[in-house]
Amino acid sequence: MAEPRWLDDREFRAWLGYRRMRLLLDAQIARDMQRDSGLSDADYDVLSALSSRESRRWRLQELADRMTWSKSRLSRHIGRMEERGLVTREGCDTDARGSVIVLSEGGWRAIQEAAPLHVASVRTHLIDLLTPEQIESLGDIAETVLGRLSASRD
Amino acid sequence: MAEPRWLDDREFRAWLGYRRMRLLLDAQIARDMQRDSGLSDADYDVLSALSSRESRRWRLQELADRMTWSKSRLSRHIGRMEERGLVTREGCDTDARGSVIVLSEGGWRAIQEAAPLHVASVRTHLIDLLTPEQIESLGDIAETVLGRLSASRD
DNA sequence: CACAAGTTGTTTACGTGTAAACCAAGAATG
DNA sequence: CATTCTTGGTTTACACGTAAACAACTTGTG
Repeated sequence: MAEPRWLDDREFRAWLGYRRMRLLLDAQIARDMQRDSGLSDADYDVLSALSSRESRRWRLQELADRMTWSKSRLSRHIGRMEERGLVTREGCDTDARGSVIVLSEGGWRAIQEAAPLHVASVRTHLIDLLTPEQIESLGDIAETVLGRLSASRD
Repeated sequence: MAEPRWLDDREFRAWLGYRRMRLLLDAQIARDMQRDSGLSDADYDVLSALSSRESRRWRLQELADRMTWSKSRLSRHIGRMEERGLVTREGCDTDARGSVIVLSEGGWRAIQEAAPLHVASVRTHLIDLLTPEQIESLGDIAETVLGRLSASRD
């Protein structure tokens, strides 16, 4: 096996920093949201996806695709959210197999209340710590990396 | 509840990009490592922590602290790695309660073989896509965020 | 129309993370 | 040195993600 190009100091610092940031930052923001609003990260993602559409309803598969979740994951998660009164399931008119996930009144209230607290948390732990240049740069980095990832689906 | 400062377009792009990058990039790199070396992300982290010390041995608690893992998580993970011959457990001389995790010969070989492939994967999906300025910037961002996180342990 | 093939959503089996209970052994205190 | 407190590690109960199997339904084809 040929000797690879190892990471130099700066590269290593960036990689390790990214890894550690991902570990701790996400945990902190999730903890904040659990404490402030009683929602998990996943709950929030589902609620905000649902509320992004005027009708507040999505076919399960569509929603799963949009979120890059497996159908099975979403199905089970919806089940749990249903028990907590955040969403409801309805049958689909045009396809008897289908099920439609609907944001309930309680779910709507939950995300309305959670959103400002969540934004505050994201600001506190990330956005407000960075310069405008760094924010721009982070956006660029993500765009580049994601562009390549979706291009080379091997 | 007062209206919060919502994220503007650039801030939102950075936050969303970060979230999505974390979701997809990490999954891709983990997939590569599983395929190339049969190791999970967690396996790799344990192996590289163990091999970072000349003696290739750590007390469980120390190792858990260093990795920011819970004792229970590490204990169970070590159990699985032990079955696969990557590490062994030994009693501790100075404290009869203690257990010492030792990198086995097989574990040493595994990480030796995995490391260059892992670096290549990190380069392909992240480092080699970025300019030197972006690499520097990513390191800075992580340092800032992590600094604040560990400062304000509330 | 009948039947094969594909799609939709749920369920099952399994791996693994967390929190809390637990046990054993060291440390501290009277 | 006996009793209590603390610490190191494991185990248990539970939550949740994934892949694969499954059942119900739709679609495409002769």
